[in-house]
Amino acid sequence: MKCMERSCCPQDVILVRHGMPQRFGHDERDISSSLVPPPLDADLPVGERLEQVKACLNRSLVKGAGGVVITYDIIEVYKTLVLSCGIGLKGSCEDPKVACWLLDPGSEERTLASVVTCFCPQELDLLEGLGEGRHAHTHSPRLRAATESVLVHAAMEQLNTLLDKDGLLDVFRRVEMRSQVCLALLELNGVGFSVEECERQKHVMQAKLSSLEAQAYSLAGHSFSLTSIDDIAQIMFLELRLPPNGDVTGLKNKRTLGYARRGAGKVRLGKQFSTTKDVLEKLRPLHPFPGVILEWRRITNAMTKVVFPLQREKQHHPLLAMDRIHPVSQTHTATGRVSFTEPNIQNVPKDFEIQMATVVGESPPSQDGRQAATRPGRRGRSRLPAPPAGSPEKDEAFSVSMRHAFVPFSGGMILAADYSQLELRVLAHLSKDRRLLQVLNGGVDVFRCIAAEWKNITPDAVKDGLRQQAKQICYGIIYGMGAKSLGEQMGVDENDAACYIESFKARYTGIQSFLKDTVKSCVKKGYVQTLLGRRRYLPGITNANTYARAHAERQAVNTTVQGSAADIVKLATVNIQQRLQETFPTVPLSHQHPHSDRGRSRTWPRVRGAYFILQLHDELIYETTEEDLIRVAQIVKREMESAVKLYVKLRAKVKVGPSWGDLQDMDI
DNA sequence: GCGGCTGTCATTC
DNA sequence: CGTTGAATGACAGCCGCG
Repeated sequence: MKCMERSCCPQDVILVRHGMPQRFGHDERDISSSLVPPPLDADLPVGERLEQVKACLNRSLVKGAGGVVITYDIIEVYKTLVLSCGIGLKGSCEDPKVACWLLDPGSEERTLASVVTCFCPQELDLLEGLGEGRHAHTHSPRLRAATESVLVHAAMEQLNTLLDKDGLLDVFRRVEMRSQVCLALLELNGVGFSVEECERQKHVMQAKLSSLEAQAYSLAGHSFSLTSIDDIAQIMFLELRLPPNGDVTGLKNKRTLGYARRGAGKVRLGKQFSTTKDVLEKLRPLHPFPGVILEWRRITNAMTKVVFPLQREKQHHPLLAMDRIHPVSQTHTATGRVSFTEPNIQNVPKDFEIQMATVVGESPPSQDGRQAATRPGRRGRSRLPAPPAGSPEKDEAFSVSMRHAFVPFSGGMILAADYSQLELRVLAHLSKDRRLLQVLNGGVDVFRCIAAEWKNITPDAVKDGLRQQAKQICYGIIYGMGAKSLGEQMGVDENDAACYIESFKARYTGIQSFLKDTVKSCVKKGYVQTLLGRRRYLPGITNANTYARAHAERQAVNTTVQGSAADIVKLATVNIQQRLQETFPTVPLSHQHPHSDRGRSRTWPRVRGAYFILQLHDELIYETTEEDLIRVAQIVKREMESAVKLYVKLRAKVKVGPSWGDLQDMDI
C-alpha cells in the first residue's frame, strides 16, 4: 500500500528533456527527467523514443561528460532506466526529495507537489496546470513530463541554496546522493533466496508448532485458540488459578469498566488480565503453560513476519537461475540510518534456537537424501547447549535461523563486513575522552579492557560477567539509560546499577562533559549535528514538560552518535562502490544491468565482481565470486576502516560464508 | 462504521 | 502520568465525522 505513491512501474515510458526548459535558458550540462505513466504519448513509436532517450543520455552522461541528473526520487528513476531501457546512469544526481529530508530529517516525507508548494510557490500555477489525481491523465505525457521537469529543476535550484546556507551541500552531493545510487544498485541486485532452505526451516517450525499446540492443549485439559488472549487469560487465571500478575500489583491496569461496553460478556478477560510477555515471563517458574505460550508466539511471529512475507516477495531471476528478494530502501529517517521495507530484511531473527524432541522415527522431513533440515549448533563454533550432562539425549537444540535461506548466486559467496564497536568509537572521538581513546586504540578485547580499567584490575582478571556488564553500561550510557532499567537488564539491584553508572562516568570524565555539551549546544541552536554536519532539529529540548525534555536530551545524544555512525557507513559504501568499479571495470553495476558479453558467447555468462546486497547499520554485505573474494575483502575492509580519520582507529571484521546465516571470520 | 492518530508488541542494529 | 536511541509492521483503542 505504501508503494502507491511509487506507482511508476518498469514498463512505464520515460521522457527525458535535454537541457533546461526554454524559459530558464538552455544549459547543456543539465538533464532533468520525469517518469511518465500510461497512457503513452502516441506520436512516436515507443521503441524509437527510447532509442532517442538512450542516445541523449549516452551523449551527455554515460560517457562522463559531467552532466547532472536532477529528478524526484532518484532511486525509482534509476531502477526504471535500468530495467526498461538498460541504461545505467554514471553522472552525478540531485534529488529534491533527498534535499528536503537533509534540510529537516524530522519532517514528513515530501511529494513533488509538497516540495513545490514549500520551496518554489511562485510555480504553483504550473503545478495546478499539471492536474491532480484523475485529471493527470488528460494531459499528454510529454507535457506533463516537461512541466514536472520545470518544477523539479526550479525546486532543486532553491534547495541547493538552502543546503549551501546550512553547510550541507557537500554532504548532499558527496555522500547522500551517491549513497542513494548505491542503494539503487542494492535494490536492483536483491539478495538470493533459497526456497528449498526456506521450506526446510518452515517444516521444522511447523513441526514444533504442532508439538507446542498439543502440549498446550494437554496442559489446559482441552483445546482452545492459541491466538486468543481471552482464551489464554481464562485458562491461566481462572482454570489454572495462576496469580493475575507476578505478584499483587493490580493498579497498573487502566480500568475501562466505566464504559461498560457492548454486552458480549467474556470479551473483558483479555482486558482485565494482560497476557503480555513480561507477565508470562514472571509466571514461567510457576507453571509450564506460560512457557509453551511464549514459545508458540515466538515461532508464529517468525512465521508470519518473516517466512510468509519472504515467500510472497521473492522474484525469479532468470540469468542467475535463482529466486531473489528485492528490498526497497528507505532513507527518510531521523538519524540518517537506512532502513528497508517490503519487508524489512534488517530485522529477520538471528539465532532461532528450537528444542526438538527428535524421536527416532520422526526426524524432520528432509527432501530426498540431502542434508537434514537443521544443522545442530554451528559448525566449528560452540554448539550452543550441547545436551547438559545427564539430560535425556533425545532433546537437542537446533539453530534454525531464516538467515540461512539468504544465499549467493551459484558459485558465489556471501561477504559480510561489520564495524567493531562503531558507536562506541564514535563516542570516543566526539568526547575525546583520553582513557576511552586509549582503550579503543590498544585493546584487543575492548570490553574486557574497559572492565579492567573500570575496576582497576588487570584484563586477565576480568570475568565474563563483568565484561558483559561493562558492555551494557557503555551502550546504556550512550542511550541515556536510567539506573532502574540498567539494573533490571544486568540483573542487579537498582542502587548498585546507579553506583556503576556513577563510577563509570567518574572514570571516563570526557564522556560526561560530552553529554552535557551536546545538550547545551542543542538548547542553544535548536538542533544537533553529526560528524558530517547533518542536522536534526529537536524542538522538545526546551519543552516545559520534564518528560518531553528528557526525551529530547536523550535523542540529542543518541542522534549525534548514531547519526555519525550512519555517516561513516554511508561514506564507506560509496567509497567501496567506487573502488569496486575501478577494480572490476567490465562487470555490470548490478545483476539487472546489461552484460557486456551478452550475445557474444552462448556459454553461461560467468558472474564476476562484487555486488552490494544488504546494509545492517554497521555492517555491509556483498556477494562475490571465490576468485575475487580476497581482493573484494581487502577493498571492503580498507575502505571501511579509512572512511574517515578519527581520533580513534576504526576496525572492521570481514566474514564470509555460503549463506547469511553461516558466516565465519576471515583472516586477511 | 470508517479513516487518521496513538500506543503496545514482536524483531533487528 | 511516561525517564534506553533508531527502525518495520501488525494490531488495538480512541477521536471526530458523515
